[in-house]
Amino acid sequence: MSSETLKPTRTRDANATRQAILNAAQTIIARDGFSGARIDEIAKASGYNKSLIFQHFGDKAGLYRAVIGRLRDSSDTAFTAAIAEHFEPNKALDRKKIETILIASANWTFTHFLEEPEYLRLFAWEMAEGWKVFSSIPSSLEPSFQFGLELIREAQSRGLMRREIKAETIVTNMMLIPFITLAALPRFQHLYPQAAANSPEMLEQLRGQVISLIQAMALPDK
Amino acid sequence: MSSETLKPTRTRDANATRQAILNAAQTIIARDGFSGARIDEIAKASGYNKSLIFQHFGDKAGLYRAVIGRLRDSSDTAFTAAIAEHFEPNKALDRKKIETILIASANWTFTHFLEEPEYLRLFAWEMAEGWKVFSSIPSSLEPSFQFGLELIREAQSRGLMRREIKAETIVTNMMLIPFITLAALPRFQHLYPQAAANSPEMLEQLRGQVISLIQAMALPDK
DNA sequence: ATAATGTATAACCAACTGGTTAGATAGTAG
DNA sequence: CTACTATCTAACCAGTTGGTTATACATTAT
Repeated sequence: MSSETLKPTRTRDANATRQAILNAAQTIIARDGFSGARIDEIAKASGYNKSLIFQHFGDKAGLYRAVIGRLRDSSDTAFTAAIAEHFEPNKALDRKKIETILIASANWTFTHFLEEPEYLRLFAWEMAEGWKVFSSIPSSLEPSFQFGLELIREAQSRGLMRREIKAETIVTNMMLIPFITLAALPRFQHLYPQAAANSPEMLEQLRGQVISLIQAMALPDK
Repeated sequence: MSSETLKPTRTRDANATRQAILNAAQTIIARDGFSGARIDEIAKASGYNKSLIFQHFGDKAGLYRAVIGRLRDSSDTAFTAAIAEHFEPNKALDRKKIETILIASANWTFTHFLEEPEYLRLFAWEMAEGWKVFSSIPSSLEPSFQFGLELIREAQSRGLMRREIKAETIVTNMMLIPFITLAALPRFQHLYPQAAANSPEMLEQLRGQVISLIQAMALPDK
């Protein structure tokens, strides 16, 4: 009998390997940040040899860029699809419709940060350490931001949205308010003694607050 | 003549040394974060030996806690003093007064983040990597938050502030909106093609947006 | 003066870091 | 079946890391 302790001899697939490495890297970088993440740990978690990481992505920064790029693309696509549902093409813009889109967008973004905490954490890391690296990540003018800008400008010109707040401020805060609400929660949790940390009740309460915030920011009172 | 190449033989003062180390640590940790900061570099920048850092602060995390604690205390004190100016003790709360305090607070916070970028960056780092270490930093119920909460609740009960947004949400966002506006600027600058990065015009425009945002959030339309 | 104490330093270390090298193994075209 | 190429791995390396140790110098109390 051949009792040799076997190398399971995996099928080789460069692309599958890339994705496995990116998955592991995403998890670990989300937890530890770029400079805190250890390449050895990523290699081990991916199931592949460390050297492969360098063959595929050049260096640590290249790996980081690949992780961020992939995540940003998939989020942008998912967001666009989710919002598209709320559009009947030939219907005119009115207050009700603006309100619907605003709430759908705030809701989707909040849920996304909640259900993909790696995205939340990566965003937080990028804000802290990102300037080192990510200026070079292709990202400018993501389509959903561009689309949002135009929609807001049209609504403003019809008096359906606040004019004293610029369209750029509104689009960015559609994303930033859900983000900061969740990301800063640990820092401010002592202000909410009634609800337990990360309890579903707490999170649903926060979702409601985020929606109210975004409505107050964008819509003039009726 | 004694041509011995001299140790300048500094006067010894434990407290002054502590502050020198904290100053150096603050600068370097603000730039590189906790895990990115190098103790050797902090020692060199402070002008003292590395070993002293461990004698004073125990370990790297202890140094970090001391930096954050000191900065948080001084900011809280400065904020309280700045806002106190706007209070005439026996005057009743009305819309005008609420508006004045709201604007003064937003303005002070924005300026503070702008003029003390180390505070801004440290706050960003704390959001990303903080959960590792600082749950233990004494901070709960900072007096200015407590004061703000009470003021907002009173204003709400008199119908001077939005009731659909909780007092906790308003206080925290009084700080978070200025923060996130400046911290996320690099990420979203491509949306503002008209103004140069970090130009005074850009920053003053953002200050105005922050104030409008905070007013829209807290005050019902007239 | 001098002993005791508080403040400061140089030299050291084991563990770990991102990155490299040389070669082994699998898939595939001829 | 064979040669070639793409995928993958083990072993290695030089530089750096937070933290320690032993010792020297300054200050203060007696």
